[in-house]
Amino acid sequence: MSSKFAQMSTSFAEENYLKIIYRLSEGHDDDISTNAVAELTQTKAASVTDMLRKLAEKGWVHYQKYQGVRLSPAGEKIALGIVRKHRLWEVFLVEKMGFNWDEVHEIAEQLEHIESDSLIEKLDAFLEFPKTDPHGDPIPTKNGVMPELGYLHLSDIKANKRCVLMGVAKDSAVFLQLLTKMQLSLGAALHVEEVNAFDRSISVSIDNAPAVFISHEVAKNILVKLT
Amino acid sequence: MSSKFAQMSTSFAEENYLKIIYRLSEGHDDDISTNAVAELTQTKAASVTDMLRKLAEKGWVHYQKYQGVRLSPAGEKIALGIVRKHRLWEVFLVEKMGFNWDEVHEIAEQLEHIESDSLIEKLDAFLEFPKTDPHGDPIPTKNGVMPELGYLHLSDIKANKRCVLMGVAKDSAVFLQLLTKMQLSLGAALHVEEVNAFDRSISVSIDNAPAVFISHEVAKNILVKLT
DNA sequence: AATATTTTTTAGTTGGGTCTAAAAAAATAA
DNA sequence: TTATTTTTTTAGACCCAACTAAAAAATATT
Repeated sequence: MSSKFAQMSTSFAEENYLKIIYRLSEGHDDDISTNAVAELTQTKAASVTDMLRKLAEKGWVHYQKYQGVRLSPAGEKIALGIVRKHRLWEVFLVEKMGFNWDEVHEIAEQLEHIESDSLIEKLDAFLEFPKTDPHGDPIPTKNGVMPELGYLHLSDIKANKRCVLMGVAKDSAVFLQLLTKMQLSLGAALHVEEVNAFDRSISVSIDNAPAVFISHEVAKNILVKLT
Repeated sequence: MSSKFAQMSTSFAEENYLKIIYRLSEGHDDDISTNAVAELTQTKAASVTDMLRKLAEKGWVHYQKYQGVRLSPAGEKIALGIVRKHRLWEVFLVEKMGFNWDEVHEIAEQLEHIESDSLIEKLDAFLEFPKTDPHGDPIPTKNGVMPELGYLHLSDIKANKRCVLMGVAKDSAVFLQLLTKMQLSLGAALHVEEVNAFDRSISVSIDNAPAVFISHEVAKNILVKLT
């Protein structure tokens, strides 16, 4: 019954797990714990164990019990496809529909599961092949390659350096709304005037305005490029 | 636990049933049979019985066993919301993404379940408040009113009358592709030159070209307005 | 090294939405 | 009006994806 060319299809739930395992794997190559996955999927660890076994059977993850999980090449390809769709839809929502950057995540979580290759390629063209989403995150190519942008965390910038805000490392609505309130948006020119040893907060001038304080917690989640 | 203001949410499957019951109810007020629903939902009659009981419990349909089903006002409101989303997304797919009218149905079947009121209102504005979808079907208003367009079936037009093609009563891809092949698209000027008694086919001149034959089966599914 | 704690897995349920097979009701034909 | 056929419903089962409670493994502590 099963053919070499069988086109295995992915359920909504499976796609979510693969996407979350991908997110948790970015930037290192340790295996991911069951609990970590449970937290992001908003499910219980027991449910995760079940699903990991199923994903492993389908060849999308490597999973040994008690040892954690990581994506197989096939699983990573699926995950990158979901992330590509998610980010392209976010661009659409902001650029064409007029949403703010803090409003698009939930809607894109739904749109990322729409299944149509031709739609996503046409959408890409319609948006003029954006390289990044509204939060500065790179959009994987249709061949499943995630561009590496190599940005730095604002929290790692030394005093007296200048940089440009290129992205955020977190897209919760409250965080983004705070940035907006502080005049921190993509492309903003930042000048780190001082790093305060006491609480690791920094004094930053935004677009040449008088410097304001930015907490370490916020700075950690802001991505910049030195200028 | 349950509040007067509880916002009951609809599953994918429930939305499909409500939409299909709506489709089957258009134009008359007889109750719909279990089998009719089963055919369109691509499920078995037994599954339909189950679901109708559930929909009735939630107050979205009136259902007495063995007596058929019809939408309640609440159910009709939900159904019209789905149809509205389906048709707006179809306009988007054709007008903005460059799909042909025979390619959009399946994708819109997925997009119609995306849940975001603000998205659909923004989409409506982005598309400049279209009145009809790419097949000429009216788009329900956001208040849940289905505009009545009052078109005639081409099969009912008398010889020697002129009319304009305003819509189609069927959106299967093969049917739409045939129309395209015959140069029959929305807005085409039609002149019914003859009605052939033998097979009820008609001879029609399209945009002043020499007349061609159109079968009764095709003519039945073409909607026109006399000029 | 032995014990306590945390993490993960197993076992057994549940709910949603489907199915098949068989029974019951309604519609049709004799 | 009775018998036959068709339609619909019931009963019992399955799969998916979640859950809780309890057991087992891994990790941390004394």
